[in-house]
Amino acid sequence: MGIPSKYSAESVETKWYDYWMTHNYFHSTPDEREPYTIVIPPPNVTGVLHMGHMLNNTIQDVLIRRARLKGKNACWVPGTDHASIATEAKVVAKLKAQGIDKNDLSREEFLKHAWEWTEEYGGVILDQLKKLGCSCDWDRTKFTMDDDMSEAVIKVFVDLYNKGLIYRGYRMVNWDPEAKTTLSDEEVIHVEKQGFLYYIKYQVEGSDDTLVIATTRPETIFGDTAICINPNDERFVHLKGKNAIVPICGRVIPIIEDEYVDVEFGTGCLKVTPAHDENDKVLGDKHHLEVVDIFNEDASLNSFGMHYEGQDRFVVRKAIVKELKEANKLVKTENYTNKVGTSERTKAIIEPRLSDQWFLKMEDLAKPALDAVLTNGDVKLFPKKFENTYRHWMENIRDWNISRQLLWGQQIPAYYYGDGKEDFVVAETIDDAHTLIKEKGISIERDDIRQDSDALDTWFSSWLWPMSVFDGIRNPENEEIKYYYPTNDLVTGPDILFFWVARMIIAGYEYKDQRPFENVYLTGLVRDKQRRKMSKSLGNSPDALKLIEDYGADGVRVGLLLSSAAGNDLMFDEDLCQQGKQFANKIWNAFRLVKGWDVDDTIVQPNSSKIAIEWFESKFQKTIADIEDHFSKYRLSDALMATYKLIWDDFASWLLEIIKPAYQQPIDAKTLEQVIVLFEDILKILHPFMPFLTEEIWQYIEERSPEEALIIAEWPETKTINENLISEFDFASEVISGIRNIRKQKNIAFKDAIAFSAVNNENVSTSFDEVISKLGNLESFEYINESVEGALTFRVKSNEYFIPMEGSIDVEAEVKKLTEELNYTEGFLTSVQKKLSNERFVNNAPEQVVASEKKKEADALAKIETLKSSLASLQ
RNA sequence: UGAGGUAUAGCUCAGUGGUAAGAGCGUCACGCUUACAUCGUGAAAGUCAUAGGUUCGAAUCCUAUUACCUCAACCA
Repeated sequence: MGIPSKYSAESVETKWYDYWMTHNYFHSTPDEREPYTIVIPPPNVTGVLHMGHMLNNTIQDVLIRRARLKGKNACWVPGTDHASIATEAKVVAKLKAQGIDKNDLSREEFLKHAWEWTEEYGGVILDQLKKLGCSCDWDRTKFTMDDDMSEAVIKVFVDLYNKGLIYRGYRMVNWDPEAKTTLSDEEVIHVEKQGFLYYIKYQVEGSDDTLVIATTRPETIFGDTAICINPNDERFVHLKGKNAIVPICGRVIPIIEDEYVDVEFGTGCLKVTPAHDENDKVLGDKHHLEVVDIFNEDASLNSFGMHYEGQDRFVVRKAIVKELKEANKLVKTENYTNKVGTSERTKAIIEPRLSDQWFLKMEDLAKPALDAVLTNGDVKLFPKKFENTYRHWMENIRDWNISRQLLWGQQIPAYYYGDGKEDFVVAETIDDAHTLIKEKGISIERDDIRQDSDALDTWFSSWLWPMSVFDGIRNPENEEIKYYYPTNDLVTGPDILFFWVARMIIAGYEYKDQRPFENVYLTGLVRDKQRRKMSKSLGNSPDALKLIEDYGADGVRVGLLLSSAAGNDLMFDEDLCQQGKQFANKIWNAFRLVKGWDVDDTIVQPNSSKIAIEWFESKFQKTIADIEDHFSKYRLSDALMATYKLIWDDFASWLLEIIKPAYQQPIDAKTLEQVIVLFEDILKILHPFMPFLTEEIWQYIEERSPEEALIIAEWPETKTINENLISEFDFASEVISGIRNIRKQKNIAFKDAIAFSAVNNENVSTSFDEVISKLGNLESFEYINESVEGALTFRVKSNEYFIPMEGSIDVEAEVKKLTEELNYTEGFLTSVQKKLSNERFVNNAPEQVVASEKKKEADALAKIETLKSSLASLQ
């Protein structure tokens, strides 16, 4: 036969992806069918595919392909995110390597570089998704900085401002001195750092007394504007109302009292630095303290740092410790571990900093989004456990700092006409702004209007994603948004539940008064075998494309899905991809077998084939129902495993073995025809998981027109399930296992046919007798009424089976085996009877439970009787 | 520190108060019975984290403990 025995994925995958693209199967336009829509979580435009993406997008592709096969109008919108901080950081680094300093460039020049970068690398990750088989509607590819997308963002900003929800505030924010921008709380990662707690002596003004404070940040003493003690702390009564002198800079600061200070911690004296610590800021506001900001924007010291001006904060820390020590102001140093905020993107240590920022009021906006998930179930989270986390966040939501001191992103549409902080208007364009300013009675030239230099947080564009990709913000009544929105499923990681998912829900209710999606499938994090999170810095993430090369996209998809229950972290192990690859090979060879058969029209279909096919049809239907159930709960691993077992065990190991003609013999036409139909049905249900392999076999089975491609085939129709047939087969398969077991134990080669007889105490159906004969390689199979002496035996329930053997049977071994079985069954019986003799059980347990226990009792009794009679005949 | 989660076979995980606990992988034994050795057949493997409790009955519900995970906040 001309088909190779090993399935080779590489050429097949390219071929079919091209074919699908050529025939435009991925493209969707609104029509009369029911839509099924997913918007991709847009990966960073400059990113490369990592394991998280692979998992995520495989799941989405499975859902989309399944919907497509089920006759829905499936639309998967792909795209990328401009990822302001991440991208800007990369562009800055690249410029730096070329000897260009970002600060020497104008906004326009910098943006030109950023766009070049985007155009150069922007397509990479999308091309990688294609390799994975993702059936996105590539004609719809969006980028969060596309003109229309940006317009939507600006429109929303202006709208929210006009609704009074956006305001400007002087707040303590997380400052990233590396990127020179603010970060949202969510972008700050607290990392445990080994540091020191320095005990520093302050002189009390007008006396020889000193007080000692403990700090991890001695360099901030230049910003001290008070010392705080707990009013109840009896040790420091003598300090009340006095002033202290800050070492080195000699500034006189008040000693204030506040119960905020923990008597137990450190020395009980706290230095208050309102400009550089959130809690100190609160304290400072309460006690009307001066605010002294000692840092430049790159976290070097400014003129308040005196002789340290211009030096970096960590350099200063070392130097100042030395200086304090020399001045005998350093009492002691202790090792101290605390968690320090670092930037998710640049890893720089965050500096709390006071600055003017734009904020969005969240409390009222969050309300409908909270109800949608927790009250009326409009949006469902899978797994459900994330609802608690969601509630916690939404109920304690803080205003969202939406401004970033970056260039790459949508520029905030606030236009200034004067130097005052409030001298601005908010408008979609500078011309609108000009008009508004004039309406205020202020005359100014258009060119003298100055736009706010900050850009918007990236998430401020992606929170509109499910609407803006269909132009739903700019044109709320357009046909597409009406057809595709709300979308159906969203698949993403739990790490961006708040960054993104919650905010999309908020935006959805605010702008469409509708949920953005019905179901949110939260995948687990991909970890390595040592349970470490896969990350670039650890270098433990396998190369995605290399994996596809080694195992095929289908193999990798299977590998990822096999162990990824929703919400559980996924311990990634390449062996799983190997399993996927082996599965592909198994199916390939099943196909080779079927394809290799010659047909003989004159042969009548054997009964064994007829009944086996009927059985498989029922088994198939039952499995489909199971799969359906798994999908409804987003249990994709289980759905795939059910499919896997159906194909490997039921189809390949049982059905094909039953219908397989003898070596080099032809098969009857009817069986072949039926089995091909079944094979095709199997390909359909497997297609979402393994799109390439299935399309390849589908097209190999016969010549198909583009309209007949598997990707758009019809899902197998639902038929009634014959449960009887399934249980009869199960019984027969136990009999076959029994035969195999005996063959194994007694070293009887399969090719030697054996005689076989049965005492049918259970009165089981004989439908599968021919199947048993074939798979057991029986030369005869008869029913008898009494035990056969001198035969090997085994039992299924109370049925007894005999394989007469020439020569001696090891009676002792048989007796031992039977006794063991008897002991076990009697033990089992005792436990069942104990239950049944308990009146409280019989009275309280549901009827079915009692009935099933009674059945167990009867079965056990029957089996015991069989065993006893066998033993008797042996002795 | 707080909130949430998890603990079942060597590994990854199912398990809906009622089966003397299941799957896949791995392990071990045997086998090339010509679709597939990327395979087949068979087997072994469990104190359901620990201690209590509720119940006729608990892997499942409750309480406490321990360990780990995630998120949030951190006392300078």
